[in-house]
Amino acid sequence: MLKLAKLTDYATVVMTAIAAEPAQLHSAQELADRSHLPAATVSKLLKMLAKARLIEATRGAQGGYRLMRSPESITVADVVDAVEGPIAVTSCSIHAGDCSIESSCGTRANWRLINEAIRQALAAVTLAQIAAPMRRAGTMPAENPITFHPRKAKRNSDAPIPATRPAAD
Amino acid sequence: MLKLAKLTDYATVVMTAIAAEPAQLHSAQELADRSHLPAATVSKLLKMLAKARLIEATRGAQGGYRLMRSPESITVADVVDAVEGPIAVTSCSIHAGDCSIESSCGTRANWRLINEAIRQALAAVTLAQIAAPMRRAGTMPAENPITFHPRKAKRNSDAPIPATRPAAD
DNA sequence: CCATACAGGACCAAATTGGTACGATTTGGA
DNA sequence: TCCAAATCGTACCAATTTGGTCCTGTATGG
Repeated sequence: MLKLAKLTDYATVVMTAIAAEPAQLHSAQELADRSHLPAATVSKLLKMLAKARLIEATRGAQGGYRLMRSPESITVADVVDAVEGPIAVTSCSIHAGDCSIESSCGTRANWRLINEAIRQALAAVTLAQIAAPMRRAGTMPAENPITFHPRKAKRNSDAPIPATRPAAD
Repeated sequence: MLKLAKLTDYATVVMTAIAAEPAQLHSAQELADRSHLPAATVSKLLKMLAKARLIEATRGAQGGYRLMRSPESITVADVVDAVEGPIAVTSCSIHAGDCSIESSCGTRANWRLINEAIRQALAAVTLAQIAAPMRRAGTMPAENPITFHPRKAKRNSDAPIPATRPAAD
């Protein structure tokens, strides 16, 4: 558990496929073929990703999708946000007022911290790293830990991490 | 999204209630009252927590539950594991063979890393910290970041973080 | 021996999620 | 000009998951 939605996993796969050739347009059909996922589902994902402005769509014949930012600047956290909405491990970790005993509960701030730490782990991985041909855990620098400072979170994007592929076809 | 189950949130609340007085026994009914949650649900949770050996049960009249380890040594990650099972952001991040294109997919190892980072964030928070009366983010040392080393993960338990309370009653 | 309390399932209802379908709109090219 | 290729948006259905309840059994203290 504490799993992310299957669609999110799919989304990273699709995004990676686009990132492989950032310059050119990719139709939903093409991406579905390449990632071995149902076309309808891929199409739905692309719409979500476009709405989040991670990719941009060109309509009409010969149209398709293209990244709006460089693969280096798009992270897994971006994809998760686009598909699942803002990360929130607990209902109160973002929205206030969802909890009846809020006033007597000092825990809100701390869930927020856990939330931040998780977000950072996801934000430390870029599409470029995912797309890089089979970089492995052991291959990485291993010298840039994801550091989590309770007060002011410090971001450090240097962990090499890719996405899963769903059981497809 | 990327949310954990409501039951997990409940579980942390219940565990905190027990941790407040680790020495004595707490019946399911008492804990339900204290946490403002339905007794049946609390009972179910306690069974799960007991099966995971985070708490131990004493049967019969005057029976109840008690922590099996100190509040300092029980973390949020333990609770999550007990209620939701092992943390796995993607299906392939733990079990191999769930994915058809596994052999051609170099991303598995990297999801594992994200998974580890998240686990560490959860493991950095103990029941004792949650139970501590309203410790706030600003109050903490702020000098012991949760550090994530790709190769060999280094644990650092010094982040102060509590749990939410569900909208109950 | 009975009231209290946990053990362990079976079970159901509701919410969420994955996935599909369809009509509308835009665009390039024959 | 008209058609085909694409996306847009939304509504919808089916399946899984989740939250929650209940019931029967077992242990224990008074």
